Amino acid sequence: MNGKIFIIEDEPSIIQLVQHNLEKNGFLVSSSLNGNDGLKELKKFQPDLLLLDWMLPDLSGIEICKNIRKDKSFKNLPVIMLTAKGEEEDKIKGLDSGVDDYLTKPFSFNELMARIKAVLRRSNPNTVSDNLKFDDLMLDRIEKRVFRDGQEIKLGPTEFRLLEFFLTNPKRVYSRDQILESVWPNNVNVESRTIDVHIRRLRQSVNLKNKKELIRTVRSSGYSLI
Amino acid sequence: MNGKIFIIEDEPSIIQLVQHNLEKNGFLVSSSLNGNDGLKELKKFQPDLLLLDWMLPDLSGIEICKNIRKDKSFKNLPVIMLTAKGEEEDKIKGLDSGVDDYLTKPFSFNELMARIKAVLRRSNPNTVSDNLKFDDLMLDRIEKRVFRDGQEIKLGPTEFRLLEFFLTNPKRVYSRDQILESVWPNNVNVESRTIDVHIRRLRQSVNLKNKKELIRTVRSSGYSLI
DNA sequence: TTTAAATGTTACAATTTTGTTACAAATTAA
DNA sequence: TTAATTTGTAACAAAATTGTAACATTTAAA
Repeated sequence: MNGKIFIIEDEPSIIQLVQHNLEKNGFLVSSSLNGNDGLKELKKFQPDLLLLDWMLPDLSGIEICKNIRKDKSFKNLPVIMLTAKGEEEDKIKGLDSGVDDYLTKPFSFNELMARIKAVLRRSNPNTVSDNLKFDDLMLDRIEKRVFRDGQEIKLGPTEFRLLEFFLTNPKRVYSRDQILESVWPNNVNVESRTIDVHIRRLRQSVNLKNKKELIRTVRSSGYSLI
Repeated sequence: MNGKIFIIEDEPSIIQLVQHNLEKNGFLVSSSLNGNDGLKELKKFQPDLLLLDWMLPDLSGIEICKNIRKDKSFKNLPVIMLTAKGEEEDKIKGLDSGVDDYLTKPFSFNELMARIKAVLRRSNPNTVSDNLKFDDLMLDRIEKRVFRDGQEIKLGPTEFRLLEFFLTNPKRVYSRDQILESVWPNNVNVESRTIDVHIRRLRQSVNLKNKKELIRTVRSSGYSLI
């Protein structure tokens, strides 16, 4: 994942959180705490995407957005608006002024990440790569393919989701309940032992001959990658 | 509400006030009156959050913060900075050094409480490292792994829970009854002598050759780390 | 020193947990 | 439709963990 993201937001704690997490995901991030500074910095930074707060001490997010759209060099800059307001009419106003997407505070980082990816994919397909990697394993979420050491591995749907889930937090141990909640569709009741069987199937597929075990069993706790 | 909070602040009256109120709210609180002491104490106390004064007699809050971020074990320790200065440029400086949130003196306790909750809520789900440390021992609750002096130690489930329990209050002596209540599932009846056997097993695993004893027997009282 | 209490150590059977396989039902593709 | 794939569960095997008894050793007090 790569790309440059600029944030205009007057709440330091939100900047802190978002910036840190975006950087962890491989983005280059810069920010301003108010609109006027933001507009200036924006030109220097030349981001691929702008996160814009609705309410700012000086200019409103809407005004900034209109300003940006006037500038030819930012004509296609994708903008995601952050707002505490949840009113429908406000949303429409925002969209009219050229906002690409919306996010209502408080939001989870996962939510934000999903929007960012979606918007970037639309505007600049190359900046987003939806690959999860761990050790010599690579999972391509877009093409739904998995490779180990360059060699493709064929997985069934459940095995794929299972591996995808583990890869979002490799090394972390998940209980069978957690796995069930995250990997199986909601309100589906399956025995927790079922997971063991799927783990076994995943292992069989992933542990190509002469490759070391990738899935760790943690007795009385669950499983993790290792 | 629970969690450990450390305060570095040179004004005794503020410590007094904040500490008292935080404890009333169920936090475990410790504090230092200057930066150098604070940095030392911090390692022992292993807090979930740090309240940090901007102006200190020796080090500045910023310097402390930078110091903390260098230390891997504190990489994700949330920091709330207390400051009398309200200038915007100072705030930005603070954010660069990795502060999570700000509070300008004078502040109400409710305000502080709100910020603490917000920061903890944000940091706890993922970012806060759930590692327990004591001496050269490290227990990773997320990955369910234990290391001594960098070398991994394999523990059975009960041994793991036992060590985890001791690590939440190392040095403190626990009676066999207390250990039973906290480490064994509820309504399970086991002989108190059983603990001796598990202690023995834990000792065997933890005391790698040429390493000093970590578990102390306190005759007629119980056990503790040491 | 002797004695009694507390703790350390060991071995082992019972229990719990996980691995593995097979198979029928359900789903999807051809 | 048929054929192929995928899925959940039961049944059994294998492995790890657990609690306790029995005996050894240490400690503290008399």
